[in-house]
Amino acid sequence: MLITILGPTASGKTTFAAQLAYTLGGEILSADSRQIYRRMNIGTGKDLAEYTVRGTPIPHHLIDIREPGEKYTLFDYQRDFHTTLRDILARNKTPILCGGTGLYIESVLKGYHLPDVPPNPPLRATLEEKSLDELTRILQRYRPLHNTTDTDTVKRAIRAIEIEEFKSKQAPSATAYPPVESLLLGLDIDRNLRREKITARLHTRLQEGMIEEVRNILDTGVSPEDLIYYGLEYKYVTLHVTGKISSREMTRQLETAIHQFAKRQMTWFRGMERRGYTIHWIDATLPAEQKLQHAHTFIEKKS
RNA sequence: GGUACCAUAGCUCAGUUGGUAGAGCAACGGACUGAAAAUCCGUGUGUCCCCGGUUCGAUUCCUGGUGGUACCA
Repeated sequence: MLITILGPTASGKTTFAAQLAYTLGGEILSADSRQIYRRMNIGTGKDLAEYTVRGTPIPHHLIDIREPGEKYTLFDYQRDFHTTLRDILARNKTPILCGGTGLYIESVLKGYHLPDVPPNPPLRATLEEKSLDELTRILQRYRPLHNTTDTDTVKRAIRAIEIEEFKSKQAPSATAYPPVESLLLGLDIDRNLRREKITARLHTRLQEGMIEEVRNILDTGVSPEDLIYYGLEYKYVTLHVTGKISSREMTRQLETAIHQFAKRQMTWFRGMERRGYTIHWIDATLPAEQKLQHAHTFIEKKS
């Protein structure tokens, strides 16, 4: 059975997941939309040393699988997740899904149906100039609106039209992933403590060379716009490195943005509970052994 | 020490020709089916610095204080 470990940023998910994997002989599947990228290490908190527990390396997957700037979609994630899950199960190991990207987690647990639709540049070109209102009207010609974010932005609306256009011409691909059963463990961290940890961690990251990391990525030709799109560290450090904001502003705004991100993550997890998922919350401040003990209790109860 | 200006939400400030007030940011809540660390939506009671005066009524006008800023000594 799949075990899922979730929680907001700075709740200690990775360490906990690695330790749990060690005790269970498990392997980790990351559910982090930014650790997908190579060389984005400090800013994403990708600490690969955490995947060695008492000298034993813990296998981890879906990390460092794309170059910065490359597009990676939810569809890609679902496919990669299932490929990896199959492998782990074939090896008779326990799969542990761990990450803070709620959409990724829920898409695989629920089995979102996403047909494989490639980009359609000519279509995009014809839609590019249109306003969001016009695009919304075009989209409504295909189907009633049911994805609320489809009409949030022009880019998103164009993608939605592209998908509908594709589906209207060819049969949707056969790849439909089934829902995946999982025990959900959440790391529960008090809001004030979470804020303190985020602030302290930000300063550590800056000292550890986060700015250098961003500079290096820019130097390899990744556009500032793409890096800014990745948000948080990559957004604000890029803005600073390209002279848009001072170092002081960078730190201030970035800190706020990370706090807001953690809040949004919690909103997602609460939403999952409302949608019927049971999350077993474990106090993040407990000593490692106690957290593991709780986890094992939940696992035994479930199986 | 003198003069001028300022004192309103956690912060920066607007405003009330006298009828007890509102923006941005923050904070909080929510949404989320193809770049999700993204994107979007919602929520504004606060001794209007303090004491007194004028007034039916003062955060608004006046006296005095306190604190801040600038200039002059």
